[in-house]
Amino acid sequence: MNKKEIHIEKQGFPSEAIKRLSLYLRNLKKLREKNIELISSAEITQFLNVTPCQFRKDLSYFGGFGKRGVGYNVGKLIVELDNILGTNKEWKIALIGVGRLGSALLSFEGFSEFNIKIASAFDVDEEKIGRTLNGIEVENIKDLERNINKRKIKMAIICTPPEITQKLADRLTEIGVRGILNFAPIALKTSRDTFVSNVDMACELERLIFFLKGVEDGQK
Amino acid sequence: MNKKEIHIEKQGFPSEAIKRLSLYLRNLKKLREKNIELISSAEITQFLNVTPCQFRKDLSYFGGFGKRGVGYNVGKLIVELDNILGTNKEWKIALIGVGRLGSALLSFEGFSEFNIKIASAFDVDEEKIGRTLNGIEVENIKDLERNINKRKIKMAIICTPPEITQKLADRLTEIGVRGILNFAPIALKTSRDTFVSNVDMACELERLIFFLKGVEDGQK
DNA sequence: ATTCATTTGTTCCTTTTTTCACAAAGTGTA
DNA sequence: TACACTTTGTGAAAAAAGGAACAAATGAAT
Repeated sequence: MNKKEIHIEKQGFPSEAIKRLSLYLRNLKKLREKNIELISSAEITQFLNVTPCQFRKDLSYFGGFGKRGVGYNVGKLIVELDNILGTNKEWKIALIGVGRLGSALLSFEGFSEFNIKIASAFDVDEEKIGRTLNGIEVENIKDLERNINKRKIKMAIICTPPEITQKLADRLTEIGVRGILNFAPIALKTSRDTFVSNVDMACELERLIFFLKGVEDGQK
Repeated sequence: MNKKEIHIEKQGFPSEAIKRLSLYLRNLKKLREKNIELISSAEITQFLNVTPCQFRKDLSYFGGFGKRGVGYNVGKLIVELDNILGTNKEWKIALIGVGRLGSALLSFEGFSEFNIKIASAFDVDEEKIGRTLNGIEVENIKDLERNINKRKIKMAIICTPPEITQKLADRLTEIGVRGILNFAPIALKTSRDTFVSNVDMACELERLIFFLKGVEDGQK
């Protein structure tokens, strides 16, 4: 999940800042549930591994949403961040590959929280095609183009075996899908205006091992 | 999955470099399967969204493994990277939370490829405790400390609801777990010598939406 | 043996990201 | 109104990461 996989001309702000905005938004919504109306940068970052300074700076890339000497109005900031991130309207997404991970994602209730709706699911496996999971019918991957076009879907989650992932990404971009969340352990090549975000558990685990190893070596 | 979540004094190399090494290693192993013995930085990076230069630089942080005018010996480089990353020996890992995602991970065959073995699985749910998934018996989370200590496990994957994640992380670090892969959408606080890697699908998806939104706004 | 073509490893430079520090702006009190 | 106290927003400095360019090393060809 990385910087360079996202092809963008010029941003004017760190690519990581967007992830942090997402983090802030989630925490602000928790605060709202607790009926907290006002929060300072120091308070909200207390539990977020982010400095108050970075919080303010991240926001400042998009505008000044706080009040000096006072802090931030929770409800107002949520509206602003929803606007910035685009999570104020529903996004339809297609899921490609209904294997173990794919099924888990299909059954995942949490997407609705941030306004994402899995609108289609596809697989090659005859066994799976036609079955309904969490209200979504698994469709034949042959119908990928037709159904995604029909439903005007612009985002996809790919969790297929790595061998077929690139081909699928090509098919998806061909028909106008512009955002792909890729779980396959492969570096996708896409056109410049398509955004790929890789969730690569293997890399994460190996990084963890690397640091663990460092600790153990240090102890020896 | 991020820089600041990993607390390290001074590294001398970009934190992202480790993830890339992991990527290189995976691709080198594919090349070895195809009986390719020699590869240049230009060739290997061709399909990786990495410049040849960055490849060489990433390696150079740890040593000079190539031969000028020639390239890199695939087999030899695999050994070196396995050594650097620590994937040359088996790592036992505990899985906490056998919900949808947890089950998917338990059934995931791919861990063995990079020498990770899920050695324990825990849950609170009486229904799940005692059941065996992919050869692993789900244990009562009350026995977390005892069993992890007994098996000398140093790494854990947490995929529980966010509310209980911090408490679990505290318990884990308390008994010497030093690496945590966290799937819960929460920013974990841990002591300085524990490495946390967050896989946060929500953040990734929201970032995707943000960029998609940018494209659509541009089209209007 | 010499020349030419390759490809690495590394220094130096550029860009990006983070951190610092403080002026500006707001609140409350007397 | 004046003053003390907060907290934001931001320009400037520092740090980190990335990229370019090239010398050094290697192999092949003549």
